Amino acid sequence: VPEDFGRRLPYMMRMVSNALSLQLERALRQFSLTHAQLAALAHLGLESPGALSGAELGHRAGVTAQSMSAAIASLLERGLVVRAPHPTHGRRLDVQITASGLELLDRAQAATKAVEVRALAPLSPDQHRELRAILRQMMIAMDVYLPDSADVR
Amino acid sequence: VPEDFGRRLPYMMRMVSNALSLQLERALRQFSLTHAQLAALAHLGLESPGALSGAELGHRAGVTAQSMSAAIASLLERGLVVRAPHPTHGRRLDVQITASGLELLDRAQAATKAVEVRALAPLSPDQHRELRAILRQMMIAMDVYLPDSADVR
DNA sequence: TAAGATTGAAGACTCAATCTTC
DNA sequence: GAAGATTGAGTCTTCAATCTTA
Repeated sequence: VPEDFGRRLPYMMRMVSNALSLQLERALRQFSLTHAQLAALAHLGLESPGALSGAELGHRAGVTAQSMSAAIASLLERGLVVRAPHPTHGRRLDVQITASGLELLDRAQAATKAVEVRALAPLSPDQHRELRAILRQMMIAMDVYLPDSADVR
Repeated sequence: VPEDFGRRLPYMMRMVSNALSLQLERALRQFSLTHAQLAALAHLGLESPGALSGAELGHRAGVTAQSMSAAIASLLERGLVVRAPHPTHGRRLDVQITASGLELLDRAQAATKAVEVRALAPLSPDQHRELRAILRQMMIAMDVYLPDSADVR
């Protein structure tokens, strides 16, 4: 008899994350934003008026540089970000969020916040904290981007 | 200043789940299995020698019935499952795992188990339990399939 | 009417490969 | 050689719509 699949953590994590992602995606649809695009805008918003490279944005959004390249192309077309050659590095392109990008980011964050609040409602404040701590540990172990984790990039 | 995106739970959950899914996907590639296909085999394995409908398999795998329909077609071609009309319902098709399906399932589970163990290594036994309890609560709240949750289907 | 299975269209993602710059 | 940006191919997925059966 095979092991009980439905109780394994990767399966449970996937089911929850998928369901949540789907809800967020539907909320984001009114703004024509994908997850990767929202993540890019959000990280650029925190950096504003600074800039980030496409590779770094991909890393922070958890997608490949190729995916992020396509995402940025769409943001550029809509004037939500602008791009300029890096002052010293030749091939590198600095991406920066615009005023209208910041404005859209604000509205999109509000829409996703509503989904988040609803999804986390069944958890106690202690569970919130515990879940955050666990995910944080896993992010570090998996070498995934984490804000202020002594990021020296 | 926009809220800190990188510390919001949906983002953290997505980053971890994505990274984990990608690792699992790579481990599954040697068996030519997708997540949905493995989930289908696993749930059918637990039900064996019983059968499940495509719709039910989709629900349990967390994908749409359309996605599961394509996944099943591939499993059928490879002889990992068989299908027969439901005894009483006319349109319904019962899917059942074969001996070679069970054999492949066993090997695939072993491969994914290694990934799982590595990913969860940084967590303490208490954290394992806590994470499982939290995900379980969220699955119930999000109306996602959960084994032995008084499932009357 | 409702539920299950399926087909077609569109989108986002990874992988592989290429080009450019240091 | 290494890093960043990009293009092309292939795959999995959702959404929308259709067909069938109770």
